Amino acid sequence: MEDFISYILQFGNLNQQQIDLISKKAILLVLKKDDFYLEAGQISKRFGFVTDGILRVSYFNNKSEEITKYFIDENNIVVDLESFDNEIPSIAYVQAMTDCKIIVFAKKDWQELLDTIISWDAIVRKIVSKALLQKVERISSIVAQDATTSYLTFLEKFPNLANRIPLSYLASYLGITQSSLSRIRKNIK
Amino acid sequence: MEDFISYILQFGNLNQQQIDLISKKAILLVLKKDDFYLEAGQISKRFGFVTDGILRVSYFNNKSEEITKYFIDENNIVVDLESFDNEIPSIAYVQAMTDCKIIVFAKKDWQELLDTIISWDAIVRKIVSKALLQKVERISSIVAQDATTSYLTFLEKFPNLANRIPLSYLASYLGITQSSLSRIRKNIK
DNA sequence: TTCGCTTTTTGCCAAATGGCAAGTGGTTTC
DNA sequence: GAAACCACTTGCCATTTGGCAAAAAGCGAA
Repeated sequence: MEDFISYILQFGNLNQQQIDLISKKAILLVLKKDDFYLEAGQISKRFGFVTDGILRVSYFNNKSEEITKYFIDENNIVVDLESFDNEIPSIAYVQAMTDCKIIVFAKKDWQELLDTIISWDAIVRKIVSKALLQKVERISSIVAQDATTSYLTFLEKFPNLANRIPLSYLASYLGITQSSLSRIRKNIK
Repeated sequence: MEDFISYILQFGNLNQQQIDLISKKAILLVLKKDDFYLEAGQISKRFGFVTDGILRVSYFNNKSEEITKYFIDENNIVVDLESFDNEIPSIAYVQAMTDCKIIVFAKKDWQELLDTIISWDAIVRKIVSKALLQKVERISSIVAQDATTSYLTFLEKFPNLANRIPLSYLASYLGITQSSLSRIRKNIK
């Protein structure tokens, strides 16, 4: 929880009373590896902040192939904003790749924070835009680089993860097939 | 300007006085095809909203190749948030692909709107997250699809643009070489 | 340990893409 | 109009990736 508070204080000032209110609304959610945080069809009703672990966001394309859209790591938010803001069903699955600890706020509590804490909107705006900018950067770099380089970049960002998750998750994230990724791995060794 | 006002009213309510203030701060910027809205090294000091035209965001990678990161079309924001928020030099170039009309707010005016209009933070948060989510979606689909499909998708989103901009801009956006894109074009005919 | 299941690797070949350079076509400039 | 320039296309060939299926490896249950 301290990590979370110090994280948000980077984006704006809060007095102790406000921090207490935030802490009071925060719920610690523990997920085990492979648990789902959100499934397609559900409405994303929680705003989450990952303090430990890595999650994966995926969807099924029109060929019924599962595509990994991105990974979410520590000190990042986990929420389907489209679903959360507009209260429409999510298209995405969000699944824990490792055991995770997530600080979550129920939507009504989140709304209360927005209504009560004058600077909360500004803080959230910065947190959200930082998180989304990071996603744009990471996905853009996959488009711009060859698959081998993207794989190496992934290894840097998520050391130890590559060998603990199904190859297919990673391959679709990189935009290649599982067998191609297997060959890339072989060539790197 | 009416387009811009009705756009922002989708994201929150504003009274007439607030709308007048926003209108007063707004400046209409006209760019000709190929003009730069922002160049690398500059600090992004304006928050822009495209009412007409299409722009392109690019950067140079470590091989000094120019990479098109994404295109910005009408009813979307144009601002390097990283640079604007943190007042650091931008890495990106933003260039008009067609003649453009952009409603811009100087940073100090923008800050005044944030300080004066209570709901402005919330509105901006929604506009920004919508814009960034769209970028994530578009770039993700390039990773997930083959180049031909991505090119066809681009043609749908930006009809008439593909033949009016240098092929190299589009090729790097799609993550392929110029000659590959040329061949893809040939095969489609 | 063995069986059964899942995941990963590999072989084979086809298709897509890259790298390079030459050719083509159009436009500008003088 | 000729020359120079620029963007795009094409040819040639190497490399990468895909599609498919079989083999190998990993793993848990009995």
